Amino acid sequence: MTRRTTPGSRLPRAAAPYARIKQHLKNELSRGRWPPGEAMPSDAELVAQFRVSRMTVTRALNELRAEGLIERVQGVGTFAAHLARVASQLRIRDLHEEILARGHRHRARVHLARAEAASEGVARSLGLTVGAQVFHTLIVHFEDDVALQCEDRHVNPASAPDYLGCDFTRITPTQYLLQVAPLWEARYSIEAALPSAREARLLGIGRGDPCLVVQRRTVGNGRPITTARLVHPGARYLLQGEFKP
Amino acid sequence: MTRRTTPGSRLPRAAAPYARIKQHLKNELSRGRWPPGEAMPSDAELVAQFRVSRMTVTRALNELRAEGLIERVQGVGTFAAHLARVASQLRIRDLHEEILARGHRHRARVHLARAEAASEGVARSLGLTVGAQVFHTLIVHFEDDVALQCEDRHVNPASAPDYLGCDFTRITPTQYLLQVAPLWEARYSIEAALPSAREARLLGIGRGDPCLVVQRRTVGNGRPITTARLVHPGARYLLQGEFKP
DNA sequence: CAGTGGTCTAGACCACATA
DNA sequence: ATGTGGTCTAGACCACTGT
Repeated sequence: MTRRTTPGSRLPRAAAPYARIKQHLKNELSRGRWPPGEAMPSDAELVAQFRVSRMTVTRALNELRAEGLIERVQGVGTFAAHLARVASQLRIRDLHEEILARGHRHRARVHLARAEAASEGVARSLGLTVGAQVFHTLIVHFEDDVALQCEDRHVNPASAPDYLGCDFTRITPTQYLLQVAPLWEARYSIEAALPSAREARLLGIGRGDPCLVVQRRTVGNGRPITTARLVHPGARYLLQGEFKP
Repeated sequence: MTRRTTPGSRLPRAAAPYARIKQHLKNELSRGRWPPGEAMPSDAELVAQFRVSRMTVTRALNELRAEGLIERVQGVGTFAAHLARVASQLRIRDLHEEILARGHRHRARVHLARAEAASEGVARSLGLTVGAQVFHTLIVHFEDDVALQCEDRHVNPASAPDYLGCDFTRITPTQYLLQVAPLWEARYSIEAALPSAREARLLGIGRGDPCLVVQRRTVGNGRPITTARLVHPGARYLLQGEFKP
């Protein structure tokens, strides 16, 4: 019931109790107290230590867990996470957004946009039968007239029946598909490879120039939506990201 | 006060109310109700609709926000997120863990481990003065005798004074540094490039073979810890990850 | 001002693990 | 039986935004 906030004073507002608990545990963890896997204070102990209700402790601990710093097991306790096993998170920005963020102009050139019969590989990754209809686009994306990405994409017609009706010089396939199917899961793989002859030609690079190749498969509501092969000239494109525990 | 859980029966336990609210909103979002930026139901409306207390609604909404699906603004309301602007999250696993997970053996060959005077570039990224002492290791990592990564690393002595005392055939630099400084932030960049002559030799590949090059800079407690250049043969290495909203 | 989200409390019942 | 975390309630006060 007690309220600890400063009264009429103009002091900087005190940090929220849940945030203080969280920061305290973060500090102790960063100092190496509680090696990975070791038991940390229980909810009850933190309630007593910080003179706070249990919901407040729970919130701090749940957020730490969401950040991967601790593990909680019902009936057992709270433990420091095995950080080496914590995967880093790399943030990948949409190419269109990235170009705009740099204050440049994004242009797209559509080299192909048609319905085709699904090959075996495409059918498998989109959950279709071989020979079924599939939409296929091949688009090169430019940043101020510099080719940055060659996007070879196949789309499941069941997920986006009007896909081919879009003007892809005005809206990117990614943007359109996000409208049609707002939520999805994606699986990525990223590798370095040499471009195919056609990709080299479309990107205006040599066949020996290394490229960053991103393969992405997207599933929404349990239904495969699209697969894409995104080829970027290595000398022009950089994936960037950060990891914050 | 009312408890809705099934009594003595052995029915599958009902989903937690906060989880039901969360799932309901997720479903509606995925169906395209509330286009990006549009106002969603307020806390009070959800309280009335689901007959739960406000804490329960708050939890569901806070988790959706943490997942990047909604935005909440104090004094204004709750809104559907602009998904196109939501960056994808790519999970990067530690190489050592990845090799073990595949059931293979990890071997490391140390080609260099010594203290050096910091060059200008190294000094800048580690926050040192040019010519100051810096630790430098060059290690090649193998998965069952196949070279997978060439790790060229510089370490700030202030963050890990005993770094050079490690046996890097038994513990990876990453593992050791995680022990010494358990929490950190990292900035990545990933690009495709050709290996240097030395890297090609150490990895046993040709100079024309494209490589995935990861640059990583790590900072802990506000102090730079280490920078690393990780070179992977493109034909042997694949970064994989997934994104789940 | 009314309406919104941000946070907290002092309980409570539950499922689960261990002994 | 005890102790752990998981979840929920019915309030409450606060800060902020817009009218």
